Amino acid sequence: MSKMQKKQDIIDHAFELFYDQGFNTGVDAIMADTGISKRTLYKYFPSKEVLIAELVEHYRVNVIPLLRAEVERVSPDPKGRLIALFDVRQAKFTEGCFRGCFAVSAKLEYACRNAQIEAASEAMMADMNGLMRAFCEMTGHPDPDTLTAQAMVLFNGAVVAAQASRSAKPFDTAKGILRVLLSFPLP
Amino acid sequence: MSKMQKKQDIIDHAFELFYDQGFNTGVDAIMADTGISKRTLYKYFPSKEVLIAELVEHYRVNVIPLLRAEVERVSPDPKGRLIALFDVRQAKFTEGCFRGCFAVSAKLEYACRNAQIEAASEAMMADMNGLMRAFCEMTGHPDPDTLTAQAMVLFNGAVVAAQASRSAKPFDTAKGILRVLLSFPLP
DNA sequence: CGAAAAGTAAACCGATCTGTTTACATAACG
DNA sequence: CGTTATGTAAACAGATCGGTTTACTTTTCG
Repeated sequence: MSKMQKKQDIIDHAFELFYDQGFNTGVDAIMADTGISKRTLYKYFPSKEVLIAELVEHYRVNVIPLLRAEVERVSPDPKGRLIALFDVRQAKFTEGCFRGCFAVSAKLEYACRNAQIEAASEAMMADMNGLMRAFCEMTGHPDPDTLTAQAMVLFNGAVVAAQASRSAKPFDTAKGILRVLLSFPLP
Repeated sequence: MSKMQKKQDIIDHAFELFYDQGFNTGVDAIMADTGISKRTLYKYFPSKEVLIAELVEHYRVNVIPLLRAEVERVSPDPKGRLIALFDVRQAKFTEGCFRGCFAVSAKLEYACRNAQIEAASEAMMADMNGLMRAFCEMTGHPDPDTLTAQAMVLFNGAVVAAQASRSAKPFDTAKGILRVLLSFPLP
């Protein structure tokens, strides 16, 4: 196994652990899960917080293009991609594969405590905003800026409401609102 | 100082600490902040997690009526109370006095780990839903159930987006959407 | 082959955590 | 006054944490 593969292996296991058990999971769990010693872990990552920052960066670099590709596959019509974005996330949530935005969780956990993690989270959120804006523009809506801000509120609201209520219904609600906004675009 | 006053004193200090420093704050900080010894703390609360569960319960019992009263004060007209609820939360956020829903934070932190805290959080969220529904009914909207679900998504979305972006703008966005929904009530 | 690199397992460090206990001071109250 | 409850301060227990180091084994590769 090459160096890059091993580093990727650590990233994959650590991400899974932090994603569904929270950032207070100990490094011992990562070692055991990945099957490496502590010395190796600290050879690849100088500290746990640097590892987390790299996880957020990895999330940004991988999830955004993956999400875009999946939305384009589900909705060949560009006009429908805004709704399709919600559909894709809702489907992942229903399958139990989606547990909220990793970057948002990291940002809330390390707010005012770790600048590197905060910066990585902000970069991810900026990318997400860009993706949302691209889909909003495709709808032909006359005010894509406003629509983007609205869609971000709806997206975040659906995610957190779904997490808290353990139900995918908030996604249906959010999509219903989006359709209203697309039909009556002038607040 | 009576027993109840002292217990309340602990609750107040612990709540403040957990609210803006997270649930991983140590009990030592609570002792120092309240000005009591560890023995006294553990006389009133058998464990840290029980204390947190009682904090969530205390949040529910106090915040909901307070919120309702404040909204009624701001909006004498029942029809405007749904928007006023967002205004009140936005104002608290702008003043720096609002840092998200304590119950949602607790639920996300102790999901699948502490049933008592989870139950208290769910009770709080149910009360919040009831408050939201009452305000939705006052608007005269023909489908208060749907409106309530929509308002909850918007509220949660505004809160988390505001927290993540350190800006109150998402509240304006959410209120704009609400006004649209109230004007064009049929999706 | 044989040296260098990279790995594991485990001890270890110092700090921190929840929670208990001991020793002592203080206040209430008959 | 003396007893009892209630408090503090601090030591202590046992665990876990992030992180380092040591001793030894495996792999890689000229």
